[in-house]
Amino acid sequence: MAKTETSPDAARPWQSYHTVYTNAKAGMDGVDKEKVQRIVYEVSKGSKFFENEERKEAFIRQKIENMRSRCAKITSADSSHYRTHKTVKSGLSSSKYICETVAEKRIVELEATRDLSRVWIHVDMDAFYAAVETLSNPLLEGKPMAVGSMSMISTANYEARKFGIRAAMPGFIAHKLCPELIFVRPDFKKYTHYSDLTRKVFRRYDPNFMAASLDEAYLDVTEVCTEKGTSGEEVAKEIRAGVFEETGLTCSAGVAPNRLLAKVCSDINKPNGQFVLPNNRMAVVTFISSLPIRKVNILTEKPHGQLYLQIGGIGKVTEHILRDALGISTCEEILQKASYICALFSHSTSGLELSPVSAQDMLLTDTPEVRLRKSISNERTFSATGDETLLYRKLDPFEVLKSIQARTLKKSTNS
Amino acid sequence: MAKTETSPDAARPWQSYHTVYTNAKAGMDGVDKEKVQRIVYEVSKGSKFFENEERKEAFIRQKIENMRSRCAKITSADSSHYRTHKTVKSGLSSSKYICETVAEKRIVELEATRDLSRVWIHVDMDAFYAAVETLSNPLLEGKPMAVGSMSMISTANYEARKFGIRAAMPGFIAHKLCPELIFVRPDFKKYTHYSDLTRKVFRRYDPNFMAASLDEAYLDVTEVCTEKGTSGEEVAKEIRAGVFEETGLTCSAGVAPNRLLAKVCSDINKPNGQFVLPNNRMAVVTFISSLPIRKVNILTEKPHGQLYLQIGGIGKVTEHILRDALGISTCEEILQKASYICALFSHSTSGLELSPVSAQDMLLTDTPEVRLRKSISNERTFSATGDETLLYRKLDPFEVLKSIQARTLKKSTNS
DNA sequence: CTCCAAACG
DNA sequence: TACTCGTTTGGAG
DNA sequence: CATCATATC
DNA sequence: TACTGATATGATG
Ligand SMILES: Nc1ncnc2c1ncn2[C@H]1C[C@H](O)[C@@H](COP(=O)(O)OP(=O)(O)OP(=O)(O)O)O1
Ligand SMILES: Nc1ncnc2c1ncn2[C@H]1C[C@H](O)[C@@H](COP(=O)(O)OP(=O)(O)OP(=O)(O)O)O1
Ligand SMILES: [Mg+2]
Ligand SMILES: [Mg+2]
Ligand SMILES: [Mg+2]
Ligand SMILES: [Mg+2]
Repeated sequence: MAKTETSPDAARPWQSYHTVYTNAKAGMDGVDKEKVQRIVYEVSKGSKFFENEERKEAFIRQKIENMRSRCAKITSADSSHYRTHKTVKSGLSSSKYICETVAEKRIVELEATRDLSRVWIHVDMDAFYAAVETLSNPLLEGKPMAVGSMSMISTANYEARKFGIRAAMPGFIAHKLCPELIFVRPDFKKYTHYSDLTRKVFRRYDPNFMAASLDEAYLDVTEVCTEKGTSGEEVAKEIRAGVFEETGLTCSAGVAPNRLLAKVCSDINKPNGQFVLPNNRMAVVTFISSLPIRKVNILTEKPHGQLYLQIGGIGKVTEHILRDALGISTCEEILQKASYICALFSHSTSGLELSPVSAQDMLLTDTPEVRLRKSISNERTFSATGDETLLYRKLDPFEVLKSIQARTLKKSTNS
Repeated sequence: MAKTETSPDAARPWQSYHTVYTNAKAGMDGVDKEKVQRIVYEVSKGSKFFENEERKEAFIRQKIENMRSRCAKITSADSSHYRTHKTVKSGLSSSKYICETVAEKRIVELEATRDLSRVWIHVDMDAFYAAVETLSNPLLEGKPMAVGSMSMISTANYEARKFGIRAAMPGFIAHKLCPELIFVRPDFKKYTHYSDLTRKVFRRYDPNFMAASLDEAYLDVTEVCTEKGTSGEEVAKEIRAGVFEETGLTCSAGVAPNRLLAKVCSDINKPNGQFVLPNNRMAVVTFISSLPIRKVNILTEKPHGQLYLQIGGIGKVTEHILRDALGISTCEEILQKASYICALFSHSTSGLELSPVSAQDMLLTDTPEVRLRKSISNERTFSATGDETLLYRKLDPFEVLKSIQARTLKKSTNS
């Protein structure tokens, strides 16, 4: 008892065990996070998975430490520059000074060229797989339910989310959090069917809409607004009504002057809601300032595929690093400390895809240029094995080909 | 089969599993290191200990990566300085430039003040515990033998070392390496007894000799040499003969102008040998140049204890870091790249105890100032437990006191 | 080129 | 008892 | 101040 | 089946 007072960290070890699925999603605001984390920790502790997470975590902490020290060096070097940089002619500026000017200049430039003239809508279905399953089995309505198995769940309905249950959480942990939780096996045929129905609606408003997954799409409704003389808000309402009429499913929408912001907005009033970010500079800048960096993710274009790829966001690891190494949590801070980010993260000069640096650009411009994919792949997972001969058999090119063909075949017969 | 050609690293995983006890000691030159490492790996793989070692190793690799990148930065910043530093007045020099001048200056200064006038001898018993045990049981002679248990061995005789067996190696692994290996339980009473006998000999040559452990001591025989008109080499021979006469045990000796070098030298012709490093600058500088950094370790003085403490060396981890981050393996390189070391390792400015920076100083001067201990402690280990109440009972101050008293009592009754 | 980590839904 | 799968990008060796 | 990593024998 | 124990210092939070 006395011990718990003197060492609270050691007494509550679950506070430092973070996973993708302990992070809050829409519909998880009222959740007792501490309790969820404790149960997740207790169920996970000691497992292979857990050990591996700890190993990775240790690695990241080391990375953060080094960043902090490099950062401190930059800061201390800084003061001398303030005193002397007026007399500097060339070659003597440190990386920090160079980055500061470059970063400031780019921010000013980008903010100047920000395009506020377009109206983008991002539509995202609510608890998609779960909602579809509820349609086909109305008995599930109102009860906490997850799509997946005891090993892994793909999504959970909003009743389940009240317990802290969400996509990417192992089913047996979800079961611990809510013993009444109902499990439904996934059925992709249904999901593609309903996805197709939603897209029919989207096509009415933007024939060139960009589908980013089965359950979400980006629509440029600028022309629709001007032609019909309506607002983005009205169009969003229409679309959502149309989707509901076609499918019986609810969705949420975000309206904003670019895709990145529209995506963020669609999450704000989930489920069955929408949020409009006015297209004036003041509103946009204010909105971005308080935006948690974790919300940011980028749509990269992929003109020859059916789907557009959503990556380039700031996930669990990068959020952790930015927070603990630079004290950055919001997008305002990411812009303020632009010089540090520029100094510490490799901009790569060429490909600014998956880095906080690119996030800066995107926040400001949501660059509309078409970004062609740089690689293409097709892979299959097989269950883990220590049996070497079995392994080589699995890796045999012919076997690989067969399993890929098997999938293609399955898809074509399913649809 | 085809796989092993394309990925040799994955096929020989034992090559990357390093421990203190896979490192060579005296008497392990002809050992098939690859084979030993393979067996150690195979026996260890999958154990808790092994997993933990891998976790630590990952951490260190991250540290090295960051060092390399910081190092690269320093190097690139460097070129501009070469071009401009002539015109620099103040405040603009980067850390690398400052370190370079400081480091160079210090090396020159220290090398100038190097004291070559003294004659130090370091004496270290051969396979000490094992040799004592062989004295009391001559049947052991000539057979591979280790002092310790199936869990851990404290030392092994030179017959056993041919199999790769050494101190700090778990007994069950040693058994795998050499099934005929004989195990003898340690008996400290015997070791302190024989240690006392050796010290009686040491005292004849230097009444102020410094004992660094039961089996080794540093002697300043400068006066003895001048008074008797003999060389350090002769005195070392006398001492070794005296020790053998008193105890029946062999020892090895190193003769050099300072303690650090004498300690290195005593290891060179083990067992039952000695090595003399002449006290002229040329010989010393040449010797240091090719000296592997791992051999370096420092004697810190502790005037109020019975024993002097030997720490401050470059061990497994620091060796790894210096090698992989800076390409440093020998003491020559450590002096050449002094500026990098100065830039990357915290000199701490005040306490230059356990760092490569201090190693530099020591290589040059073996600073003779008395370094007072900064702390004192007395600890007891108890067996691991998950039982919390038992844990608190063990940690109870009164229990701790009792167990410490128990040890003191045991010591006094033993001697 | 290979292997691995990060990110997305 | 159980901790996904497929796709893409970039970094390190 | 507490914990951990490093090093020595 | 088994991977030490006593000591000191420095880094980190
Ligand atoms: N980590 C995941 N692994 C596998 N499938 C996933 C994962 N995350 C989401 N999915 C699937 C199931 C989801 O119903 C569908 C759409 O994802 P997403 O829009 O993020 O959540 P959702 O539609 O279930 O809930 P909501 O959008 O209301 O938060 O994609
Ligand atoms: N890692 C260890 N753990 C416990 N005791 C040790 C360890 N290393 C050494 N000892 C004990 C046993 C040794 O006989 C004694 C002296 O150590 P040391 O001089 O390094 O080796 P040694 O005397 O056995 O062989 P050498 O001939 O190499 O000197 O200290
Ligand atoms: Mg959704
Ligand atoms: Mg979605
Ligand atoms: Mg010895
Ligand atoms: Mg010794």
